Amino acid sequence: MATVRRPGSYHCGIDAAMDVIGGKWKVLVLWALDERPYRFGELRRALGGVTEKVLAAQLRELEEDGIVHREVYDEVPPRVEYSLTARGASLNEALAPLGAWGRQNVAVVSPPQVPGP
Amino acid sequence: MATVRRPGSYHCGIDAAMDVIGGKWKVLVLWALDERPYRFGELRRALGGVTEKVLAAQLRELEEDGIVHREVYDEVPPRVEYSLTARGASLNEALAPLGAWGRQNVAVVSPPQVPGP
DNA sequence: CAGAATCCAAGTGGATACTG
DNA sequence: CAGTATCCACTTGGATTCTG
Repeated sequence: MATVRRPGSYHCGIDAAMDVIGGKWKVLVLWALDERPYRFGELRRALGGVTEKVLAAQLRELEEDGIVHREVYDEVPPRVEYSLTARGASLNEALAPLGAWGRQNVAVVSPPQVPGP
Repeated sequence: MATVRRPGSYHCGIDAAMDVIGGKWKVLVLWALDERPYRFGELRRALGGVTEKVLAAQLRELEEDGIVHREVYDEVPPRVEYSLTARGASLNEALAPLGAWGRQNVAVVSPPQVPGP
């Protein structure tokens, strides 16, 4: 859902952006990939509790929107790595203030770690 | 969906914030109220195409999350005004970079007007 | 390992009608 | 005017199973 997917159907930049990051796991994916590239299963474990189908779907959408890059290595066993594109990185930067707001205004519970977005 | 509603169920500030602005019309409401207070029907017309039920539900959630303030005037005919709280205003500020990102990276179509969030 | 396919559950949004 | 009350449709996400 986004960028080229629904051209001219937004009323302001925010709901356009919301369409890109609207999926339930997308911001978490963004957050993870902001650190380093991840393999599929690895990413799945990192998010904890996403089914393959859903994660694959969200990654496909993020790829279509030019947010993540999908690199397939022709090996056995198969290996696929996901990473942020430049646009994805810029999206993450734009998301930073919102992350800060959430941390200040909403109860977050994760274990003490790097203060992510 | 938010703040006090799901304490300790987020992994980072962003998905916490996403829970607050997750509704389909919420960011549009935020955007409108950022300009000035609105009455119910007025707001509904401004958004264009929201049903009363849905708008009422979203406003109620935003109110529970401390984003909007609901002021009831005891008059005939009844009058209710919605406005941003301080927290709502700060959320809007945190949303600004995302709005800028959306405008630069996604096709937005609205008529030339004040560059909103 | 990295998914595709299928089927299903739930949440979310919408249409319409009615009320204080 | 500002909602509430129902009922309904669709989208999203999830569980399970299967494959290159």
